[in-house]
Amino acid sequence: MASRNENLETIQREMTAFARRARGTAARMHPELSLVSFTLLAHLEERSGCRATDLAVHYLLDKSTVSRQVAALEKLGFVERRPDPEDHRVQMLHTTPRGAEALATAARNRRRMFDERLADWDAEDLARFADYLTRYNAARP
Amino acid sequence: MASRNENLETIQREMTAFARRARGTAARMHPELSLVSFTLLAHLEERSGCRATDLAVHYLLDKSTVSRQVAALEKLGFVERRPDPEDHRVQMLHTTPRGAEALATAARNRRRMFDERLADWDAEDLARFADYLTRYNAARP
DNA sequence: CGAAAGTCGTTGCTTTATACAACTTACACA
DNA sequence: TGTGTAAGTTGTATAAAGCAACGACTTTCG
Repeated sequence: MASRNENLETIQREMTAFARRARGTAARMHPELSLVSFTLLAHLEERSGCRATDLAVHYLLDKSTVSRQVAALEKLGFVERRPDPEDHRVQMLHTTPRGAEALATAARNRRRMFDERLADWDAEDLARFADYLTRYNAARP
Repeated sequence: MASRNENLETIQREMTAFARRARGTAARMHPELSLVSFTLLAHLEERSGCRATDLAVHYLLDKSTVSRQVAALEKLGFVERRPDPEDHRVQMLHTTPRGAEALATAARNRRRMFDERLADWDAEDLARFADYLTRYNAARP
């Protein structure tokens, strides 16, 4: 069995390799939605809409970045803006039916890729891997 | 215990979250070396030098991208080019002492971050996580 | 041998993602 | 009611990345 040191090295190396490939993988899975725009759109879907500022805070992005991403998603017809009657500075962002469809397609492709990649994993390994990843990400920033 | 489906969803979600944050994390750990330039420099160190084309093939990058990354690393004094006497089209790339030092510092910061983040993991969980990641990444493309 | 074809690396151009700063509009509170 | 804060947009800058075209060199084959 490998030493703690070796395991730490392995984890580091494999996480780095994964991170390096991630954007490319996303682009292959769903050329229409980058990793970030997929994430933002998915967030809107989950929350049934939210403000641009919320997206920026949640994903540690500058509000200008979000503004342009949202503008692009709107141009594609994937997002619509609804003025907030309470506060006229705010726009609630919502997925459109087309956006929801694009998101569903992307999620399907993503899911298929993960399914295939993990097809021969047994239930216990899968459960543990899921827990480890969650635990890893949940650690203080 | 979660269903296979739930575990697949979790893995997908957590991997995505990790990928999204990776570049930023790298930038915080070693502002001098991006995720990619760190990787390229580390590759040169491991292999005791190689050609630009090898880097491009190995990391699925365009040769122009590698060319510019290497130029930047050279400008920083982290890499040197040695003409190949066998083939005058080729330059063997090597880390310089300064490059090796910058790499060592970056690797130390990286390692410290992983150490801290995984400090309270016991040996068995660490070993399993390392295996799972390796297995995940090793899957066909 | 000598010409055609392939390889290595650079450079020009383009696209995309991102940040920071300045600005506009709107709100809030004291 | 005026000053300060919040939401979003836009201008500018930087960096990463790809594709295409090129120059220098090597290999292959007629």
